[in-house]
Amino acid sequence: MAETVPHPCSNAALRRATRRLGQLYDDALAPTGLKATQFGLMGQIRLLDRPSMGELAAAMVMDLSALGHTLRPLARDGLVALVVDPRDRRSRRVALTEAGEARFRAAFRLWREAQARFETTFGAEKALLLRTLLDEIAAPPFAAAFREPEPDPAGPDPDRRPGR
Amino acid sequence: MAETVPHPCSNAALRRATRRLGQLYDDALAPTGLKATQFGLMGQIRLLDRPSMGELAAAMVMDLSALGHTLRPLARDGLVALVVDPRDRRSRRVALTEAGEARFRAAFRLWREAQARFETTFGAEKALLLRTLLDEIAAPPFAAAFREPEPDPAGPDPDRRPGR
DNA sequence: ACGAATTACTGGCATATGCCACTAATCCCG
DNA sequence: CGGGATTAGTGGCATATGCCAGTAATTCGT
Repeated sequence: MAETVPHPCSNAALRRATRRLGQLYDDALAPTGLKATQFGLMGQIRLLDRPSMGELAAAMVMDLSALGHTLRPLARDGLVALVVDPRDRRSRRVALTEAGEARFRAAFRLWREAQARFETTFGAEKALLLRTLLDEIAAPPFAAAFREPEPDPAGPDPDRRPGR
Repeated sequence: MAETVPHPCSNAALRRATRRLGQLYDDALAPTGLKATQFGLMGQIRLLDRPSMGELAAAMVMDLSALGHTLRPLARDGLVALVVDPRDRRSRRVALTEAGEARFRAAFRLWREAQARFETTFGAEKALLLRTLLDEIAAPPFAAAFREPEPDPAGPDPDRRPGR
């Protein structure tokens, strides 16, 4: 059987590892009825404390409309609430409901076990290193640098497309 | 504005970096009409030389049915062909069509630039290191070890769930 | 050779994610 | 203050991915 082979494409390698790890974390969280993606999203919501959708999307490095779609099942199930910000009625602030908090706490215990299993299986050092590398890729400066092949000494193009 | 912050969850960190990098590679390949995911899949098909869907799914670390779904747009557009294996008529072998080969070659040039940009922007050393770490996660032994918390000296459970 | 077990997919349903067009609210300038 | 520009989301459409329930083909044990 053809086995997984080193991949020359960083993007493909990243996606493949994501599929694998998603599988493992999904399995771990399955008893809670939350997907690993949903757990991660809820964690970010808590972390930011009632962020607007735009703020949340930026932190998740996710398209705003994609965020809206992803929130829908959680809102439908009463785990998150979207409330119009009275100071700017275009904006909706996102927060976990009480049910969402409870669900998150339950999932958190299982997540903690899975995360610990990851650290010991993969190695704490490598796990830390990996997260450092991933965070650097996700951070805005990396994308900016990627899109700006060379810091043109004649001055940067003022019509540069801004990061999402 | 809330910026991206280090993430305690390896899975969430991985997904977030995947979204970012996917965006960058998608932009790079956009002129070819291929998504980075499709390019990666086509590359794997070429690499394995007419694999069965099962072999391809294993190499991609992807669910078999997910692979089937993902192949559909490519098949619809005449870039890949699925042919029944005469030696086992349950099995379909996957291959690029001539149009698929041509499209792949065109995309390859743009991919190569993007990949080079990634290496210089991120650093060749770190890029290599990252791919090493990702490949280890994607490889079957890691998942097996993750699911087997401790090598029970009393002998492993013979009813263990096999890797996908 | 026959039927049970296994294998390789397919189809349906659900979530994850992105792009684009559109709407509503707000901001800013003359 | 009024209207154009900008901002924040929504909705529709398309791909990416996974689970589960079939279906068809093959294998295997007796």
